[in-house]
Amino acid sequence: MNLRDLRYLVSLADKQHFGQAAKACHVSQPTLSAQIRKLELELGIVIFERNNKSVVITHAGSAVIAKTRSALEQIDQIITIAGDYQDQMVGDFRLGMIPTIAPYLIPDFLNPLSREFPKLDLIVSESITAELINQLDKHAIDAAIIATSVAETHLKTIALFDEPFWLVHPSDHRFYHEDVIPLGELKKENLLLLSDAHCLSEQVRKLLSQQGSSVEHGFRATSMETLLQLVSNGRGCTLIPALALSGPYMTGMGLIAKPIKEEQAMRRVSLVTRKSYANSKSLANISRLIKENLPNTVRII
Amino acid sequence: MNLRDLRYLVSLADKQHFGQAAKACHVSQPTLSAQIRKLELELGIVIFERNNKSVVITHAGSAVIAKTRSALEQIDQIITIAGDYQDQMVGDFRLGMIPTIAPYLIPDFLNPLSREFPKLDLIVSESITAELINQLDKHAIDAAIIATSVAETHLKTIALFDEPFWLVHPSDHRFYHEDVIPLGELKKENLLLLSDAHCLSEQVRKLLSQQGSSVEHGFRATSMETLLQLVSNGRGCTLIPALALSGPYMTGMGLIAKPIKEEQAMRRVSLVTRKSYANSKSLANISRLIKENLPNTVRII
DNA sequence: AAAATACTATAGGTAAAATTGATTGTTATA
DNA sequence: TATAACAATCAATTTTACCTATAGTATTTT
Repeated sequence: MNLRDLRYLVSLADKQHFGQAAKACHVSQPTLSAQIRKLELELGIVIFERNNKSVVITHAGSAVIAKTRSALEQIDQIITIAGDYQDQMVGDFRLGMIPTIAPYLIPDFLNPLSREFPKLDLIVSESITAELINQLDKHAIDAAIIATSVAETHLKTIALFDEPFWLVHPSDHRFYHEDVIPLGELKKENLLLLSDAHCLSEQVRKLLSQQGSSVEHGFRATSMETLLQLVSNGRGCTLIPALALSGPYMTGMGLIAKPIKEEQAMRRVSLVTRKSYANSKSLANISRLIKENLPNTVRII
Repeated sequence: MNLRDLRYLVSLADKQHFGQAAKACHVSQPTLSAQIRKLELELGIVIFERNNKSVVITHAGSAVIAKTRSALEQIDQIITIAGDYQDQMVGDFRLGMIPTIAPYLIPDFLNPLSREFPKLDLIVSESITAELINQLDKHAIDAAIIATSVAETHLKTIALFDEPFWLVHPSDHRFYHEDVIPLGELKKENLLLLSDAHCLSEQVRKLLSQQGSSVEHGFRATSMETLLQLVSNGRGCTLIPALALSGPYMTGMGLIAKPIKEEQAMRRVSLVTRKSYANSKSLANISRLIKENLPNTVRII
């Protein structure tokens, strides 16, 4: 059976005239004639009782035609539904983010996004990198914003920006009169870190080991809020990514942030998706909007 | 769009594997691959996010697939419905009959018919010939049993039997001692007829005019019952078709029926349908069953 | 590192089917 | 008797679904 033939069938049922039905279907009369005959043969029933004066629907015919109409209605709805999804900036977009980025990045681009694409529902989840990769694999999220490069071959990376690290110290610290801190100076400091689950701690350790220094395995905070609280209490210094400078915990706690002298003291933040992820428009638009709404403390790529 | 492609779609949704889905559809994997791609292109959406490791249904995909399933269900029901009608001896068969045949023929074949074809519902209607032809044209009936030949080119005639006319006279009539009545003898008789609306009256008049005699335009009965009542009351004689001999009004009214000498004193009874009428089996079976259950007063063709 | 494996995608050729324009055959109308 | 209206038939063409073979890619095994 064939959808085309079924449309011929319904058209003929409506027009009760082969020529007119053929015209309505944009085919020649012989075509319609042949296809109707084929369909009748296939169904094993006569649908139209016809001669050169009239075309009348048989009993069997009217039953089959009624069902055909509802079937074609369903078919047309397939096209309608598909049409609803053709606009890629519609529906849910599930975006995962690492905890050291999520709270600082979201306020910047969430409003512009919903203003430009009001029908796109951004569903943000916050997890550590490994979990985000896992969720990508399971198709639980559509994309993730992370700060490490991924090894997975089935994932693709869209670089967003480079985010410099800043030193944070209490106001009564010896760095108080410095404008820029060289990494080497940090050797003598008690550097506080996030727990190892966060990529940030690994990034900072790597940075320092390049300078020949290392970080003692002391207390590890589980959130940036805790970390800054510790600094505020005079337990040491820490390095935070630039976006976190505008966070709520940096104000009113007597904390001072200083840029690092070295250029390479930064991490690359990227949008990661499956290579096979279909909705390329949403990726492009989301990464554009993120870039358009970043503070000038980061270097947009 | 194509039904075949939609079945590929559902199969792939079920198997989540091109090779297996292709096998289930009895096509090669490249075929399925190409048709899915074509379908996605046509619908303007990506239905499956796929790579060489996994096939995952997208959001748009699952919506489209759900609707596709219900559409295919409807399509399959078309075939089921058609199947229900494939047996031609099922459902309604609307048979029209003229009033001078209906009451005498129906009792003979109605029971054999419903015994042999219990699922065929015979719907009998009784009208004069012209009205039956009209109903055939309007597709209000499927066939008619009449006793005249039809001129309509779009109708076809299946001859059933020849029905001789019998003379009916009261018991105190001069014909009482005759076995067979020659038509010529009727000249001297007061011959009572049905109203002109019935073909029977025309047939009798024609028969007599061939003998050089005619029937006075006297009282015309509107039913055979009235006609026989008149004969019983000594108002004259009449000619009735053979089947009516077994009717209820011939007994207990002192009426005597005699065969006519002439061979041609009969009328041909036929089953008439539209040439384009589809259900040839029911026509064949009904005409067979009528013939099989006729009294031996008629000559089966 | 290299080879084997397990996938989907692509390419070229083929067979089947739909389509067309012209024609036939039939009935009704002028 | 000619004309018109209509569906069916025919032969030729175009379209398309299909196949086999192969490419391309990531993963697993050797």
